[in-house]
Amino acid sequence: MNAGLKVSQLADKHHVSADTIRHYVRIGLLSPAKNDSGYHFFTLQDEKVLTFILSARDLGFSLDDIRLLLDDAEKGESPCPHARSLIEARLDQARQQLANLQALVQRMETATQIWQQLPDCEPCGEHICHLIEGVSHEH
Amino acid sequence: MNAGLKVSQLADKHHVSADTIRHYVRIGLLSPAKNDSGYHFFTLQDEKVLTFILSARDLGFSLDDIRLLLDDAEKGESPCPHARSLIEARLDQARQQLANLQALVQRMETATQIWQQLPDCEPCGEHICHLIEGVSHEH
DNA sequence: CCTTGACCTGCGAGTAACTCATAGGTTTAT
DNA sequence: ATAAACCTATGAGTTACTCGCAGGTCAAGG
Repeated sequence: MNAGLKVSQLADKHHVSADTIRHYVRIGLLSPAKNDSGYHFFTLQDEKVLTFILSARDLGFSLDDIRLLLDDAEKGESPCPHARSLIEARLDQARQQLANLQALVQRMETATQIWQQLPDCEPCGEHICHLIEGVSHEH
Repeated sequence: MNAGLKVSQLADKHHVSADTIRHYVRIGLLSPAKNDSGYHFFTLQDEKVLTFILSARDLGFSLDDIRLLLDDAEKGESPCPHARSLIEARLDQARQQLANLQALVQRMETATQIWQQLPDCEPCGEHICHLIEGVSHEH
């Protein structure tokens, strides 16, 4: 009753681009069968895998992480231990990125505020852009 | 009195890697002269450019942004107008990334909390990893 | 004088997760 | 029959480096 979805149908259904689906096929995260004319068709099982991929992606796992988890499951092992350790590492990483990004936004906001009081500079030998060099925290 | 620094000397002085310096040379942000045997030497002017690059990088400008600003300055135009408009776009971008990242960290923290109460799953046909699918906000 | 080690050069390729473009085959509607 | 709208595989571009390579240079020690 369900011969499977084509790429665009699957993509639409899961709110991702067809290119994203093709990317997952290309790197082997999805391995749909093909019909006689070479078109992929995605079964319910393929769809479950895709749902898993998207869920994991939403939790910050990389595609390589996801591949590892899928390999576990395919070998009949529980992916949970890997999932637990991987998310810990990814969370640390994300927190670090977050701190960096917060600091960056802070620097940018401070700079734009200060720049409102400053005129444009004309080029001289002293500096390239006094706005930028002026707020620098380099040392 | 100052014939110029070599790559590693410049790199050390500015706390970046020699590869970073070489990268900037390769893409044309820095254009140091060379001595007879083909070694680069970086003048005070080159160092000013590097300082500018690093300051701008610290404010979230991309290397392409920086190239644009340097081109302005080289043409004798003030880079300030571009700097002002570019930082606005980059700030918007950074704020968006920040919001995304905050949401991600939130999802990850929630997931790890919930996972503490959950046992590892054994593989079955139903799901690939109930930990991951279980906390999914997909729909 | 020669060698060893520490530098330097340019270049190609790898990173993450797509995205876009290409060339060509298929299907569907007119 | 043909044109629009899909599909295929593949290569390349994105960012800012980082690493590895093959080969040239230079200062110090034996």
